[in-house]
Amino acid sequence: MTHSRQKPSARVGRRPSTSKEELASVGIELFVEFGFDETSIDDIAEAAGIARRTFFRYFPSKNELAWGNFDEHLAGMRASLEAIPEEVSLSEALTTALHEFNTFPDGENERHRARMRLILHTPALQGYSSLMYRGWRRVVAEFVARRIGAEPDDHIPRTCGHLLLGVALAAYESWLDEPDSDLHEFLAAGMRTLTAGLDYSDPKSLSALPEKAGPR
Amino acid sequence: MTHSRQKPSARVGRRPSTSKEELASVGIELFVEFGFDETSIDDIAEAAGIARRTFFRYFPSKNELAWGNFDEHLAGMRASLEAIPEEVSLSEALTTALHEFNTFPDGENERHRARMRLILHTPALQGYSSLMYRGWRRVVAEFVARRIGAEPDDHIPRTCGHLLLGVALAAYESWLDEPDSDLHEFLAAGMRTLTAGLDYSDPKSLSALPEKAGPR
DNA sequence: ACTGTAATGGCATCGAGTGCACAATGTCAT
DNA sequence: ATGACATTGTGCACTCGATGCCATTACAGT
Repeated sequence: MTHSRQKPSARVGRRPSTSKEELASVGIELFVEFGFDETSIDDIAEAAGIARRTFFRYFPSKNELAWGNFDEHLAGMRASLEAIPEEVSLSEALTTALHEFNTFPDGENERHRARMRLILHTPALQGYSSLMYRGWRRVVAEFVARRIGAEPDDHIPRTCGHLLLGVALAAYESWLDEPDSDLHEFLAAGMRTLTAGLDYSDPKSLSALPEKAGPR
Repeated sequence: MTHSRQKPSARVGRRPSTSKEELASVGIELFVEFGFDETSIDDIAEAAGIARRTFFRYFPSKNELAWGNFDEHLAGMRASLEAIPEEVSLSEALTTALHEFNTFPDGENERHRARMRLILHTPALQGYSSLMYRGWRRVVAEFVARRIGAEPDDHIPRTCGHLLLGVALAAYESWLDEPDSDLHEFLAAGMRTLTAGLDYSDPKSLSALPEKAGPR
């Protein structure tokens, strides 16, 4: 009894009949094909071969399906920000993190697009998304707070979180609007508009700048 | 038949037993006292003296109660923006409109605060709010588009909409956090952060400016 | 009183979500 | 293998938001 438990044997008890990833994959496929509202949880459960009740053991709500492992991805951005050296200016650091956060493996590009289109074009999901955005802004605010010696709840860090989120969301909207566009170009353009301080003499100079023409 | 109908007599048929405003007032009171989730539609209907089914003839959803006549208010901002002369710079114009939009009669201050606290602190309402924000951003984007000779769906106007919304939301959050604070000071501070382009050598210079130190 | 109209209100139904009890499936020690 | 224990799946009943359908009520003008 008091002996050392060498092997807690990570596998004890009945095995899960599916996984979050698998279930999310099935669900999103249905959403994309038939629409979010038109797809009931019964439909998803049936397609995944589980019972309706079991669905809720994997996801607390139908909404959460679309966001997948956002939390892990967000942790990645936190780490990414922490790794940026002090010498890099605030806006450069945020720009870099923004690009990194929105970089995905090549193969997932179309998949990512479909999921974002779903999220940003479905009212019910738009709503739910604001909860995700909150966490995202918090990460930005914490970084800015460390940089300028303030608290994450202070007004300037909080504002920076909102501003950066604004750049990201605007970029995603434009990206989804134009079929063959590049998300990162819109992100870069948005950051230029932001760092230019909203006011500029010749607006065209902003959008027509060659890539990576940000402040230096 | 073909005679002129001098008096279509605006009052034909049964009279409404209440009004949207009255119903919203009753509902918000309950939300504030007991919480949004804890207040069922039956509760609201009973308190307002109408049937559950009738509630949905006034508001399409429980969420919509909290936002009241946002659409009318938004129309006010559109008009406000259109009235700004061409000479005023873009950032000044937006700053002015932002302040005007968030100015309410003195008596309604506490009421406004309670409603915004409800909206911004209730997950279900946060979600629903994103639909309102969308319309708000659109108004900003349309104005910016006219100013710089672009379409409202173009990336720069769209980004400006998101950025200005970011300033507004951050200000509201800070305002609700600090009991005796002034919303307009946070709005002004946010606009300074935005027009400063996120990057500044001495961050304190931004938050420590005397009140109403915005561009004039 | 009669008629048309606009609003209320009851009823059935759907779908999301939750709490609870219990069954099914796995590991481990004996 | 057998029983103890852990973990996951599943059925059932229930709440609540929302919707469609239809009857009922209240009011104005003839």
